[in-house]
Amino acid sequence: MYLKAMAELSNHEAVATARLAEHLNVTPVSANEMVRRLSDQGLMIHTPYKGVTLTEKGRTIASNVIRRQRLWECFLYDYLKIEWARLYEMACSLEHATAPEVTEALAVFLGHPTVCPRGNPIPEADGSFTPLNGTTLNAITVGETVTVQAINATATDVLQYLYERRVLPGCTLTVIEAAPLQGPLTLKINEKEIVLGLSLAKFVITKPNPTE
Amino acid sequence: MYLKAMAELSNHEAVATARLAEHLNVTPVSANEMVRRLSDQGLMIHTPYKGVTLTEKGRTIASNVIRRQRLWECFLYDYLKIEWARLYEMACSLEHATAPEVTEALAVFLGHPTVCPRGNPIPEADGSFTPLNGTTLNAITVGETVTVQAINATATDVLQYLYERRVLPGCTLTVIEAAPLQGPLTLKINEKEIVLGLSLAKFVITKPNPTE
DNA sequence: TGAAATAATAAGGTTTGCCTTATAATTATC
DNA sequence: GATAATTATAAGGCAAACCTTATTATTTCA
Ligand SMILES: [Mn+2]
Ligand SMILES: [Mn+2]
Ligand SMILES: [Mn+2]
Ligand SMILES: [Mn+2]
Repeated sequence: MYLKAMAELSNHEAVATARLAEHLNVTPVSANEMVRRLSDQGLMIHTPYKGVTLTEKGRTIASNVIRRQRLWECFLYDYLKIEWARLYEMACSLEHATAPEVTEALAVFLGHPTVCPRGNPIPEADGSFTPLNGTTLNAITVGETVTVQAINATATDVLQYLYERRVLPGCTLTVIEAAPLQGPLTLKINEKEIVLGLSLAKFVITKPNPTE
Repeated sequence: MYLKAMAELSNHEAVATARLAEHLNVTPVSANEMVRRLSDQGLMIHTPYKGVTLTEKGRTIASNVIRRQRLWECFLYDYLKIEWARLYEMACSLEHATAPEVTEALAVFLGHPTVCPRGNPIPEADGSFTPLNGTTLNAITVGETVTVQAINATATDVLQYLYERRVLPGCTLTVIEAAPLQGPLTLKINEKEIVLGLSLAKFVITKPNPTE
């Protein structure tokens, strides 16, 4: 879980232990303890006051965890019709209980999908994968129209909130207004206007609208 | 796990804590401790020196665990082509991580199967199920020909051993000889003769051969 | 540059599910 | 009916992954 959290949080730069604690719903002290244990195992490197980075070994394991996680998300969504917002949490439980044989057989069964239902890439069996190159929605200029590439959130309530507003991978939206003082964005999706706080907008990865 | 073990071991009579310990690969003392905890929770009843029984509540939970377990076995076998002997262990891990929504969606996806690949019945969502009515192979008279209804084993090595000798649900076999002093059985399966120890034969549930 | 905020450590605790070793109670067997 | 085997309980421990409450170190910023 820590390794996965690391991979989920980091875009190659170091992750603050406080962010890890937050993401994993654990106290900062607990996160620190765990970081120490994983560092001792050679899976991450902790530079005090700077943050945590994965080692090669750690990154490989993390990739495999994410692979399992996202393959399950695909299965749960495409075959079991589990509701979109709960895919992450359910796949997250299954992931821990998945043997390598099952992971690979699942990949074959699913036809080697390359993205999960949240739009995030699925690492290859060898751990390699192309990270998303999109821009987070909070960084989009007012007036621009973009397509949602992925939702980077994992918390069910966040996913549920975005789902209800139809902010989903593949949808096209226009940034109508950005309130001052880091205020919320007003977006147009499917001819409807919605308001989205900046912290939520950070979870939305966008790419330039292909029709433009 | 204890509840499932109970359900797997008991044919309605009490189960000795020593059997539980054995089945779960745990010391008798640990099994006793756990039995106490589960009794405190009202899931089982322990009559010292007599054995353990499930309460209604315990039986319902156990049925659900078994349902999840066997549905996963079906999925792993039919769709992921996992090897027969490892189905139990892999489904056993997944089972712990399976939410009720996933269980039911899986049942729908699989078309509500009634038996698992080992031939054991899959309980309904309400916990009800018809236990097997067959005779264990060790109790079959020499000369009789029977059909294997189910394999009641859970340990991978036992399942592997039976698989290699093609003692599988649906197969037909004849008891050629029973060695004296609780010695092994000689069986004829697919025109081949094999020898099977009595303790292994206990795992094989048979029914009268339909062609006779 | 000196507080205030943030991050790290230290110390001690809890829970769960195991373990060993020892003793006591019951049941089975000769 | 005595002895042996089985079963149960008592007592003390361990490891993992959490927790709280302090204390200390570093960084940030007014
Ligand atoms: Mn997980
Ligand atoms: Mn299990
Ligand atoms: Mn400590
Ligand atoms: Mn104790």
